[in-house]
Amino acid sequence: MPELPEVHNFKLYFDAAATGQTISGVTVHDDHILRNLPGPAFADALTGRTIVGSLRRGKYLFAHLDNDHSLLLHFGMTGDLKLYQETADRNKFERFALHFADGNTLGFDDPRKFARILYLQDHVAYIQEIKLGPDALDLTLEDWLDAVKGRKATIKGLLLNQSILAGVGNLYADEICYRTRIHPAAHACDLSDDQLTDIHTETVAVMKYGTENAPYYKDYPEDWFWHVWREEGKAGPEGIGEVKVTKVAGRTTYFVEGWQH
DNA sequence: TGTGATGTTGAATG
DNA sequence: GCATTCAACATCAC
Repeated sequence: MPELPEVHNFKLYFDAAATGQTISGVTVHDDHILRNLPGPAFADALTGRTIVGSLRRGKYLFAHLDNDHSLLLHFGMTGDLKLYQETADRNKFERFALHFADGNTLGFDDPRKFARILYLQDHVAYIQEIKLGPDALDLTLEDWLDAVKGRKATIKGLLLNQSILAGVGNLYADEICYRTRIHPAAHACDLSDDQLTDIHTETVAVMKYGTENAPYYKDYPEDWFWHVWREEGKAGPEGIGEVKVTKVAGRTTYFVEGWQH
Protein backbone atom coordinates (compact mmCIF):
# COMPACT_ATOMS: atom_id res chain seq x y z
CA MET A 1 0.00 0.00 0.00
CA PRO A 2 2.82 2.41 0.30
CA GLU A 3 2.44 5.59 -1.65
CA LEU A 4 3.35 8.95 -0.20
CA PRO A 5 0.61 9.16 2.46
CA GLU A 6 1.21 5.59 3.56
CA VAL A 7 4.95 6.14 3.79
CA HIS A 8 4.20 9.27 5.78
CA ASN A 9 2.36 6.99 8.15
CA PHE A 10 5.32 4.63 8.26
CA LYS A 11 7.47 7.61 9.17
CA LEU A 12 5.23 8.49 12.10
CA TYR A 13 5.32 4.89 13.24
CA PHE A 14 9.05 4.63 12.75
CA ASP A 15 9.78 7.87 14.58
CA ALA A 16 7.72 6.82 17.57
CA ALA A 17 9.24 3.37 17.62
CA ALA A 18 12.85 4.03 16.77
CA THR A 19 14.00 7.58 17.23
CA GLY A 20 16.47 7.76 20.09
CA GLN A 21 16.80 4.00 20.19
CA THR A 22 20.14 2.28 20.09
CA ILE A 23 20.35 -0.84 17.96
CA SER A 24 21.64 -3.68 20.08
CA GLY A 25 21.40 -6.28 17.37
CA VAL A 26 20.00 -7.07 13.95
CA THR A 27 18.36 -10.26 12.76
CA VAL A 28 18.28 -10.95 9.03
CA HIS A 29 15.95 -13.74 7.92
CA ASP A 30 16.25 -13.11 4.20
CA ASP A 31 18.70 -10.65 2.72
CA HIS A 32 17.09 -10.39 -0.71
CA ILE A 33 15.74 -6.93 0.04
CA LEU A 34 19.08 -5.72 1.39
CA ARG A 35 20.35 -4.22 -1.81
CA ASN A 36 23.87 -3.08 -1.07
CA LEU A 37 25.14 -5.20 1.79
CA PRO A 38 24.94 -8.90 2.59
CA GLY A 39 23.11 -9.76 5.78
CA PRO A 40 26.08 -10.07 8.14
CA ALA A 41 27.70 -6.82 6.96
CA PHE A 42 24.32 -5.10 7.23
CA ALA A 43 23.94 -6.27 10.79
CA ASP A 44 27.48 -5.19 11.63
CA ALA A 45 26.97 -1.74 10.16
CA LEU A 46 23.86 -1.09 12.24
CA THR A 47 24.68 -2.73 15.53
CA GLY A 48 25.63 -0.19 18.15
CA ARG A 49 24.24 2.75 16.19
CA THR A 50 21.58 5.05 17.54
CA ILE A 51 18.73 6.25 15.35
CA VAL A 52 18.56 10.01 15.55
CA GLY A 53 15.70 10.87 13.19
CA SER A 54 14.22 10.28 9.80
CA LEU A 55 13.45 11.96 6.52
CA ARG A 56 10.71 11.02 4.09
CA ARG A 57 10.90 12.01 0.46
CA GLY A 58 8.25 10.54 -1.75
CA LYS A 59 8.06 6.86 -0.95
CA TYR A 60 11.59 6.77 0.43
CA LEU A 61 12.22 6.84 4.17
CA PHE A 62 15.74 7.56 5.36
CA ALA A 63 16.55 6.71 8.95
CA HIS A 64 19.45 8.81 10.14
CA LEU A 65 22.09 7.25 12.34
CA ASP A 66 24.42 8.83 14.87
CA ASN A 67 27.39 8.43 12.53
CA ASP A 68 25.76 10.57 9.83
CA HIS A 69 25.00 7.54 7.73
CA SER A 70 21.47 6.48 6.89
CA LEU A 71 19.36 3.41 6.56
CA LEU A 72 17.05 3.64 3.58
CA LEU A 73 13.69 1.95 3.85
CA HIS A 74 11.72 1.70 0.65
CA PHE A 75 8.61 -0.39 1.15
CA GLY A 76 8.08 -1.67 -2.36
CA MET A 77 4.57 -3.04 -2.77
CA THR A 78 4.12 -4.89 0.49
CA GLY A 79 6.61 -3.54 3.01
CA ASP A 80 5.43 -2.91 6.56
CA LEU A 81 6.76 -2.18 10.02
CA LYS A 82 5.90 -3.83 13.27
CA LEU A 83 7.16 -3.03 16.73
CA TYR A 84 6.89 -5.81 19.28
CA GLN A 85 8.50 -7.32 22.33
CA GLU A 86 7.75 -11.00 22.20
CA THR A 87 9.17 -13.16 19.44
CA ALA A 88 5.75 -14.77 19.19
CA ASP A 89 4.40 -11.48 17.85
CA ARG A 90 6.79 -11.48 14.94
CA ASN A 91 5.11 -11.16 11.57
CA LYS A 92 5.22 -14.19 9.32
CA PHE A 93 6.87 -12.22 6.53
CA GLU A 94 9.46 -10.38 8.53
CA ARG A 95 12.66 -10.13 6.49
CA PHE A 96 14.86 -8.44 9.06
CA ALA A 97 14.48 -6.84 12.45
CA LEU A 98 16.25 -4.24 14.53
CA HIS A 99 16.54 -5.05 18.19
CA PHE A 100 16.70 -2.05 20.45
CA ALA A 101 18.50 -1.65 23.72
CA ASP A 102 15.19 -1.07 25.51
CA GLY A 103 13.99 -4.56 24.66
CA ASN A 104 11.70 -3.73 21.75
CA THR A 105 12.13 -5.08 18.26
CA LEU A 106 11.18 -3.32 15.05
CA GLY A 107 10.45 -5.82 12.32
CA PHE A 108 10.43 -5.06 8.62
CA ASP A 109 7.87 -7.26 6.91
CA ASP A 110 7.67 -7.78 3.18
CA PRO A 111 5.90 -10.80 1.71
CA ARG A 112 6.67 -9.92 -1.87
CA LYS A 113 10.25 -8.83 -1.34
CA PHE A 114 10.10 -5.80 -3.62
CA ALA A 115 11.32 -3.55 -0.85
CA ARG A 116 14.75 -1.98 -1.08
CA ILE A 117 16.83 -1.56 2.01
CA LEU A 118 20.18 0.17 1.66
CA TYR A 119 22.85 1.25 4.08
CA LEU A 120 23.93 4.68 2.86
CA GLN A 121 26.87 6.79 3.84
CA ASP A 122 25.37 9.81 2.16
CA HIS A 123 21.63 9.92 1.58
CA VAL A 124 21.82 13.23 -0.32
CA ALA A 125 24.21 11.70 -2.83
CA TYR A 126 21.88 8.73 -3.13
CA ILE A 127 18.89 10.97 -3.89
CA GLN A 128 20.93 12.61 -6.64
CA GLU A 129 22.16 9.31 -7.95
CA ILE A 130 18.66 7.93 -8.45
CA LYS A 131 17.41 11.32 -9.65
CA LEU A 132 14.61 11.38 -7.13
CA GLY A 133 12.42 14.42 -7.75
CA PRO A 134 10.95 16.75 -5.14
CA ASP A 135 8.43 15.36 -2.72
CA ALA A 136 4.95 15.69 -4.20
CA LEU A 137 3.94 17.90 -1.28
CA ASP A 138 6.75 20.33 -2.12
CA LEU A 139 6.36 20.35 -5.88
CA THR A 140 5.96 23.89 -7.14
CA LEU A 141 3.62 24.63 -10.00
CA GLU A 142 6.54 26.09 -11.90
CA ASP A 143 8.65 22.96 -11.61
CA TRP A 144 5.71 20.79 -12.54
CA LEU A 145 4.91 22.75 -15.67
CA ASP A 146 8.57 22.86 -16.67
CA ALA A 147 8.83 19.12 -16.29
CA VAL A 148 5.73 18.09 -18.20
CA LYS A 149 4.73 20.75 -20.70
CA GLY A 150 5.01 19.48 -24.22
CA ARG A 151 5.85 15.96 -23.14
CA LYS A 152 4.37 13.23 -25.25
CA ALA A 153 4.03 10.82 -22.35
CA THR A 154 0.67 10.07 -20.79
CA ILE A 155 -0.28 12.25 -17.88
CA LYS A 156 -0.55 9.23 -15.65
CA GLY A 157 2.91 8.10 -16.68
CA LEU A 158 4.29 11.48 -15.74
CA LEU A 159 2.52 11.46 -12.38
CA LEU A 160 4.13 8.11 -11.66
CA ASN A 161 7.58 9.29 -12.72
CA GLN A 162 9.45 9.63 -9.45
CA SER A 163 12.12 11.86 -10.95
CA ILE A 164 9.50 14.52 -11.70
CA LEU A 165 7.73 14.26 -8.39
CA ALA A 166 8.23 11.74 -5.64
CA GLY A 167 5.36 9.96 -3.98
CA VAL A 168 2.46 9.41 -6.36
CA GLY A 169 1.64 5.78 -7.02
CA ASN A 170 -0.91 3.91 -9.02
CA LEU A 171 -4.00 4.44 -6.89
CA TYR A 172 -3.45 8.12 -6.25
CA ALA A 173 -2.58 8.79 -9.88
CA ASP A 174 -6.00 7.45 -10.83
CA GLU A 175 -7.65 9.59 -8.19
CA ILE A 176 -5.91 12.72 -9.40
CA CYS A 177 -6.95 12.09 -12.99
CA TYR A 178 -10.51 11.40 -11.89
CA ARG A 179 -10.75 14.61 -9.88
CA THR A 180 -9.46 16.72 -12.72
CA ARG A 181 -11.65 14.88 -15.22
CA ILE A 182 -8.61 14.25 -17.36
CA HIS A 183 -8.17 10.96 -19.13
CA PRO A 184 -5.20 9.11 -17.62
CA ALA A 185 -3.91 8.22 -21.08
CA ALA A 186 -4.08 11.83 -22.31
CA HIS A 187 -0.74 13.01 -23.62
CA ALA A 188 0.65 15.93 -21.65
CA CYS A 189 1.35 17.81 -24.86
CA ASP A 190 -2.37 17.75 -25.66
CA LEU A 191 -3.38 19.29 -22.33
CA SER A 192 -3.84 22.99 -21.73
CA ASP A 193 -1.87 24.91 -19.13
CA ASP A 194 -5.07 25.13 -17.10
CA GLN A 195 -5.46 21.38 -17.14
CA LEU A 196 -1.84 20.83 -16.14
CA THR A 197 -2.30 23.37 -13.38
CA ASP A 198 -5.38 21.49 -12.18
CA ILE A 199 -3.37 18.30 -12.03
CA HIS A 200 -0.78 20.02 -9.89
CA THR A 201 -3.41 21.48 -7.57
CA GLU A 202 -5.16 18.16 -7.07
CA THR A 203 -1.92 16.26 -6.66
CA VAL A 204 -0.88 18.47 -3.77
CA ALA A 205 -4.41 18.47 -2.34
CA VAL A 206 -4.75 14.70 -2.43
CA MET A 207 -1.34 14.11 -0.90
CA LYS A 208 -2.00 16.73 1.74
CA TYR A 209 -5.34 15.21 2.61
CA GLY A 210 -3.76 11.80 2.77
CA THR A 211 -0.97 12.81 5.09
CA GLU A 212 -3.18 14.87 7.36
CA ASN A 213 -6.29 12.76 7.65
CA ALA A 214 -5.99 9.22 6.46
CA PRO A 215 -3.06 7.21 7.64
CA TYR A 216 -4.23 4.05 5.92
CA TYR A 217 -5.80 3.75 2.52
CA LYS A 218 -8.87 1.93 3.71
CA ASP A 219 -9.62 4.79 6.09
CA TYR A 220 -10.43 7.35 3.42
CA PRO A 221 -13.98 8.66 3.29
CA GLU A 222 -16.39 6.41 1.48
CA ASP A 223 -16.94 8.86 -1.32
CA TRP A 224 -13.26 8.80 -2.16
CA PHE A 225 -10.93 6.90 -4.32
CA TRP A 226 -11.21 3.21 -4.93
CA HIS A 227 -14.18 2.99 -2.56
CA VAL A 228 -16.54 4.39 -5.13
CA TRP A 229 -15.34 3.96 -8.60
CA ARG A 230 -12.67 1.32 -8.64
CA GLU A 231 -15.19 -1.07 -10.08
CA GLU A 232 -15.52 -1.78 -13.76
CA GLY A 233 -18.84 -0.93 -15.37
CA LYS A 234 -20.11 1.20 -12.50
CA ALA A 235 -21.94 4.38 -13.48
CA GLY A 236 -19.90 7.56 -13.12
CA PRO A 237 -20.73 10.62 -11.04
CA GLU A 238 -24.07 12.26 -11.78
CA GLY A 239 -24.82 9.24 -13.95
CA ILE A 240 -22.28 10.38 -16.49
CA GLY A 241 -20.17 7.71 -18.14
CA GLU A 242 -19.02 4.43 -16.65
CA VAL A 243 -15.90 3.02 -15.07
CA LYS A 244 -13.46 1.34 -17.41
CA VAL A 245 -10.34 -0.63 -16.66
CA THR A 246 -7.34 -0.41 -18.92
CA LYS A 247 -3.57 -0.27 -18.85
CA VAL A 248 -1.78 3.05 -18.84
CA ALA A 249 1.96 3.41 -18.34
CA GLY A 250 2.05 -0.31 -17.73
CA ARG A 251 -0.28 -0.15 -14.74
CA THR A 252 -3.86 -1.19 -14.22
CA THR A 253 -5.89 1.98 -14.53
CA TYR A 254 -9.46 2.82 -13.55
CA PHE A 255 -11.17 5.81 -15.06
CA VAL A 256 -14.68 7.01 -15.86
CA GLU A 257 -15.16 6.98 -19.59
CA GLY A 258 -17.29 9.93 -20.63
CA TRP A 259 -16.42 11.85 -17.45
CA GLN A 260 -12.68 12.09 -18.02
CA HIS A 261 -11.42 13.43 -21.33
C1' DT B 1 -5.28 -23.25 -10.98
C1' DG B 2 -4.58 -19.02 -12.85
C1' DT B 3 -4.29 -14.21 -12.27
C1' DG B 4 -3.14 -9.91 -10.54
C1' DA B 5 -1.17 -6.93 -6.90
C1' DT B 6 -0.42 0.13 -3.80
C1' DG B 7 6.87 -0.21 -7.08
C1' DT B 8 11.17 0.21 -9.52
C1' DT B 9 14.59 -0.96 -12.81
C1' DG B 10 17.08 -1.89 -16.83
C1' DA B 11 16.80 -3.52 -21.44
C1' DA B 12 14.60 -2.78 -25.72
C1' DT B 13 12.49 0.25 -28.83
C1' DG B 14 11.32 4.47 -31.28
C1' DG C 1 21.49 10.90 -26.84
C1' DC C 2 16.75 11.20 -25.23
C1' DA C 3 12.00 9.60 -24.31
C1' DT C 4 9.16 5.91 -23.59
C1' DT C 5 7.48 1.18 -22.94
C1' DC C 6 7.54 -3.26 -20.97
C1' DA C 7 9.08 -7.45 -18.97
C1' DA C 8 11.12 -8.96 -14.80
C1' DC C 9 11.60 -9.18 -10.02
C1' DA C 10 9.13 -12.95 -5.70
C1' DT C 11 5.32 -14.23 -3.38
C1' DC C 12 0.80 -14.46 -1.71
C1' DA C 13 -4.29 -14.16 -1.84
C1' DC C 14 -8.47 -14.63 -4.11
